[in-house]
Amino acid sequence: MNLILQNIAKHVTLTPEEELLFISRTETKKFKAKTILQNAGQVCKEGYFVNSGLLRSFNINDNIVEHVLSFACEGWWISDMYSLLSQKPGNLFIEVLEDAEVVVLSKENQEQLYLEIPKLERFFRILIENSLVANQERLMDNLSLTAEERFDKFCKKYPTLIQKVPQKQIASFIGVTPEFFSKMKARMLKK
Amino acid sequence: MNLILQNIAKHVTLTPEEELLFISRTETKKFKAKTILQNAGQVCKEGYFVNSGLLRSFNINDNIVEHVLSFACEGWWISDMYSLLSQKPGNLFIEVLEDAEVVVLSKENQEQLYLEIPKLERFFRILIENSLVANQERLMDNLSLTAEERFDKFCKKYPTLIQKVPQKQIASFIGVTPEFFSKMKARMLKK
DNA sequence: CTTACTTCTTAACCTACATTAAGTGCTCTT
DNA sequence: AAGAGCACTTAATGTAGGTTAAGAAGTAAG
Repeated sequence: MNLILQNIAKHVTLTPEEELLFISRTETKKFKAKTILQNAGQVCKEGYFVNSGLLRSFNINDNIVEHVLSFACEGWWISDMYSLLSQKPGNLFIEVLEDAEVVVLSKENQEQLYLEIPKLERFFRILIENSLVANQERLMDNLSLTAEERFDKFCKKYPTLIQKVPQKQIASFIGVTPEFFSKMKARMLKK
Repeated sequence: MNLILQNIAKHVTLTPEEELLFISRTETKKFKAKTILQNAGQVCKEGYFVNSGLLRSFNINDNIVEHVLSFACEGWWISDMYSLLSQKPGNLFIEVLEDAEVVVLSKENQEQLYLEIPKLERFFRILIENSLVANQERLMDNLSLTAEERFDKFCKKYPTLIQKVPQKQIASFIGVTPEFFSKMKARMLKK
């Protein structure tokens, strides 16, 4: 029923009281598609856990080109980690792509929870470890694979996203222009 | 005196007994340049904290092209995170570039220490958070900056490494061939 | 001193991908 | 139903960076 508690339970065991405390320190909100939850240039005050819908984080280069850092659908966390941790202005946007319900965890409440439920240190450590590993792999893939190979990997890794995400944003995620992506896709279909 | 304890003290406060316990669960070793501490295809059993010297992690693509994932000099940690966490065979090599003294922390001892000194969960969480943020930035840089811009950033970020690391490995780190790097450097000098 | 190995350079040529631009077909508004 | 966006396509042309190959210069070992 409660996705975020299930999520936590995969890595640490909370007592019912701790679960209640955790929930009490979060806030569940609904957002319409196209809502911007975080703007570049602002200090990020909260992280989001996605109950349903779809979000993405991206930056904008030279006020022109968007680059998608991550997507987040059901069961994923998303935030501007740099800004959230440093409390300096970030350069990421976080946008709702599909009407979403998200659990909002403020920086303050997160710090508070670390003190109240030290086990959560472990939970978030593991979460971030996995995130780091995925990031490192993506980095190496960008250095060593062709666009086509990266797209193949993307399809295998996030099969559900392919239906949902506009193609130009998949292009941006794997690091090519929408025009080249379109051409590449056509080429791949011929095989 | 003890670099690794100083390092920990930046983020969490250990009692003298805890410090001793921590040290007792690590092992300090010296390695000659060119030593391989971790081989691709093997399960990674330990992480390394560098007291002195220089290491790098890299993978090899199609048995030909090396790609440097990270360098580690004094005060840095290095390991094959994917393999260390999953205990599956990794695809990274870890190599000593300059004679080094490193603190070895085995996976087992690390898990043990999490139980004995829960504060270390926090320490490693923060460590990995910072690592993730740096990785995300590098990923976005690879998507949006030119090789020249990436090299500029590298110089600013790791000024000490430029003296120490063979140029072909800087090239690999920023994601270009040594030949192109050489050409680019010559071009940059003319300006 | 010589051989062998490695790093770095230079230069000609090649290609994956970017840029620009035009056109098609949606869907949403009004 | 008309127009305005927006996502996607196609195609011509441009370029950052790769590949291949050869040589120079440094270094390590015998």
